[in-house]
Amino acid sequence: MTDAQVEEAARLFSMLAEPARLFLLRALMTGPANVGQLVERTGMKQGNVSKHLGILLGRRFVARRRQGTFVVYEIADPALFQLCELMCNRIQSDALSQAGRLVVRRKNQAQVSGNKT
Amino acid sequence: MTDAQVEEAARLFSMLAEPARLFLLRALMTGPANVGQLVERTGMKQGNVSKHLGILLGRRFVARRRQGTFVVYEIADPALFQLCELMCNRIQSDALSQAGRLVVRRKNQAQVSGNKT
DNA sequence: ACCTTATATCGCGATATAGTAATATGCAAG
DNA sequence: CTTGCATATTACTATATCGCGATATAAGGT
Repeated sequence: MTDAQVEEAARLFSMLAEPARLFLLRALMTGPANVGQLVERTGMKQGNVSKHLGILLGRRFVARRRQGTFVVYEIADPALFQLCELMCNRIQSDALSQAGRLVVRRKNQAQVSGNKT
Repeated sequence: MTDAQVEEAARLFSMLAEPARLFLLRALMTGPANVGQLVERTGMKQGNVSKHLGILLGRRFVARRRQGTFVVYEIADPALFQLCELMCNRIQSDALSQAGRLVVRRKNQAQVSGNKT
């Protein structure tokens, strides 16, 4: 793993570091869609949608094809599903352990200070 | 997958979207290390190393423990290995297909224009 | 050719975050 | 307790990029 490759990895991760792009990708998870549909589904402005799709396209995370007057985008990199799944799992388990910690804290408080809420 | 969770995912990805932090994580892949060692290995300034370690710590990507006057960090989230592996694979295959494309381009040029460098 | 719809791009103000130098804090030895 | 080393934090400048409004390009129909 060279330094240059690490920097490239950072650039790839930064593609996913933006809520707007993740919303678009989420909207594409169920299948291809054109720009207008993505504008609808995400509530983002059209210019914004186009811009972010262009960024994703530049890194080949999505692919593009024309269909008459529409332009249809779709997910082009299967790794995206795995990446998102990993992060989602992490968020889930974070939420769980956070919940657990809260419970523990309550128990401790109960036993130490007699639950004086 | 709620919108809030998507935003959280973006925040997590943004932790990995920074070369400096990936360099630190790479240096930690082989095992725990203290700040001074990480400064040596990465060539980054001490303040910067501390700052980024603090950020990674905040998201529980790394863990910290004191050892006398030193502070030892280590990777705390196994998902990191999988995430990095996925991105590395992608970079590899990108490099390969890019190389392939260059070869094809040369062939085409050779056959079309008689290889005029 | 012109108009309409769909998509892409441009310029801008606002915001976020990196890196640096300087300084503060924590801990152990004498 | 003070000194010295290891680490953390702060204040600051510089850079990147987001979202927006406006505008440009592309394609089809009349």
